Amino acid sequence: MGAVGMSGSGLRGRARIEDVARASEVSVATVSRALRGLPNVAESTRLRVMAVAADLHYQPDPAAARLAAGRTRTVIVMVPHLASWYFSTVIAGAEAVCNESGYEFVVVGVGSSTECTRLLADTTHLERRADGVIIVNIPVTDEQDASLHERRVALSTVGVRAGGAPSVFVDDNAVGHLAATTLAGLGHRRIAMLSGQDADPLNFAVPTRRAMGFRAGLADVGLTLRDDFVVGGNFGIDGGREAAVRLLDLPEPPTAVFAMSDEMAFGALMELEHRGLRPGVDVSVLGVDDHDAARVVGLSTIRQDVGSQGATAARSLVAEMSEGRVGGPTDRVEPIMSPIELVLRRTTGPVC
Amino acid sequence: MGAVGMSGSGLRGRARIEDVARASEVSVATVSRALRGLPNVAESTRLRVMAVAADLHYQPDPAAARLAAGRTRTVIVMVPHLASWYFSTVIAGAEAVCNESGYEFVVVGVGSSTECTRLLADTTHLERRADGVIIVNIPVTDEQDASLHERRVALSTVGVRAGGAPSVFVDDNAVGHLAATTLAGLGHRRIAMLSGQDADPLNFAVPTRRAMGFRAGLADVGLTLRDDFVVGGNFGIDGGREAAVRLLDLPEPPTAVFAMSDEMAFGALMELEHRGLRPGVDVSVLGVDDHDAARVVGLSTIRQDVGSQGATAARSLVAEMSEGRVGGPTDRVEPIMSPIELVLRRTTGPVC
DNA sequence: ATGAAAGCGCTAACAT
DNA sequence: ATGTTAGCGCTTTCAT
Repeated sequence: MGAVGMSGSGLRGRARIEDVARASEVSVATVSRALRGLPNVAESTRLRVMAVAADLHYQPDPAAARLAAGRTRTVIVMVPHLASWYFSTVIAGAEAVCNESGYEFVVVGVGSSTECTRLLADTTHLERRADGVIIVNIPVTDEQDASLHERRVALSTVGVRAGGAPSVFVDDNAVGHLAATTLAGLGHRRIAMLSGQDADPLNFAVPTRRAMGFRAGLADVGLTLRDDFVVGGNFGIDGGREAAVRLLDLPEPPTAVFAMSDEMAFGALMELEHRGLRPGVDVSVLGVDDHDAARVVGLSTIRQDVGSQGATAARSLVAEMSEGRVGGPTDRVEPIMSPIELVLRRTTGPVC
Repeated sequence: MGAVGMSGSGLRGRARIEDVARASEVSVATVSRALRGLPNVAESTRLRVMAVAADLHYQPDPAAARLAAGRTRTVIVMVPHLASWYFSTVIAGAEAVCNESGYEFVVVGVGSSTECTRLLADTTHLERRADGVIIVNIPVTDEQDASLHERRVALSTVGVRAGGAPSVFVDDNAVGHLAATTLAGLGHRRIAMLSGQDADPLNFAVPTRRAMGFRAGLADVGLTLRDDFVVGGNFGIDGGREAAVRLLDLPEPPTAVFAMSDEMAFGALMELEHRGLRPGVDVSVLGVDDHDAARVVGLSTIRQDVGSQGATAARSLVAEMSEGRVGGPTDRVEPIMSPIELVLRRTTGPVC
């Protein structure tokens, strides 16, 4: 293999496409085509080129390829709270698909959904940085969707819908409804809700829909949600615990609590423990997610498959990008509904 | 502001450096210098250029900048199990620092540490892809370190040491020692160890060091670790539970268990619960990490600040990269020891 | 302090 | 099926 002037392993200065071309006695264009699997390359040529490339440890320079092709083969995922179970699980699912499909996977953590909105406001940031963006649980306006579209960067969302972009989410209304009927079915009448509605005004869609479903579910069995049984907080453990404090301090506290996330439910469980109340007997607690730790504490929950939501979103995005129909006509893609499943463990029980 | 031929917001086709140059009546070189804060630019010029750039929504094309400058302003972090608490927390810490320092943060999930080793074996992959790499809890050989160095990509590790590269980790030996003395101090004599030593032959350093410290700690109080009190498994919940099963099936089971991660401890807790055994009274359990959920179940643990380890690793890497001393003389950087702290909650108690 | 011009390494027309 | 060539948009000597 005529590795011209470059000795096997200890080479200083990487091989460029031109080196491969010279060594395989074809033009750089042919090398480029051969290596990328494009048509119009004789199979014998392709084989030879590939062999030489491997021999030379040739790796195309991504920056050069991007500049020339105008595409980055990069997807950006934007999330707040990178360290939380929910987001890291989404990311894990998406990352696997992206890397497998040959896309660089860059994550940018936005401090708040407000910051995210600001980032999305001026899509010039994204224009030449990524071929696609995955937005997790942050509302995207139609203008932002359109702006992204115009700049030819694909969009895929999880947890929320955005314009005509592909999206995957659970039926939050059904989640709330299921929670209500489950708890009521256990005989509970004083049922409260730990809403994930916190100070961040932008993270409102999911809690709102779950609350609607919850109210509707209660109504279906002739119950109404008392105002003092609705307490908000952030989606985390502390938010859940603080909310639980307020609930349990009520003169007539609830006998069952629906927490909008397992982490909030964990917080509630801590407060029960703190007060010597037994989950599932004194107070029932039902969460949402099926967090890794849910089974540890025996938390009853409404499971959603967060990892596969991330994977699905990534797959939609890859499809969008590779079909080259990003700047094209806006054909709305059908949103994908991810299933939910009731998992009863021991934090729920009949009213005593 | 003479925004030549481009109207404020709805512009089709982004502004290039040349547009900025024309509009601010200087050369592209000056624009480049001005925008990057380089010296030898009159302050008045810089201001004018910056104003024009903002007006035009100019964003330099990263691919072009990379190609021209030969640096990517990108760091890659390699981790297995992206979704686990430990890794996602490290990543969160590192991401914040990287983005703040203007580095693209790309994560590649390697299926196993074996796969990671393979990736690191041929560093040509990385050469023009990233200015630096963060490796989390995966051993890096000196050759790999050298090879990276030669290809001018900086390295920073967390959880393990690698050659002369910056690294941050906890004193695993001390962790094991502290676990042993803590449990023994509670009066326990039959103390077992749930090791994170699983099938993956590469993830051996951490468990091994913790085990050494543990043995030493036991020895300090005149105890020895029985062979049947050492059980392995993966670092997760299931690994912990399976290991606990084996332990509790022993004719003379331990009264205290040191789990090498909180997740393993969770698994052990599940098994105790399953058998009607009370943590902290029938069997004491001590973990490592201070996982978010640890306080929920009252798990006693040896806390480490994983998030700041990620941040620290990233900061070291940024320093390494920006001081331009990547391909230079190999001056070994002092490793940074991250502190640990004993957190006693209710899964540990005196022997009964 | 500023400008002119030569690349960086690749892709994509457009030949042939 | 393969080759030629003109960029992609920036950074960076080297002049001035």
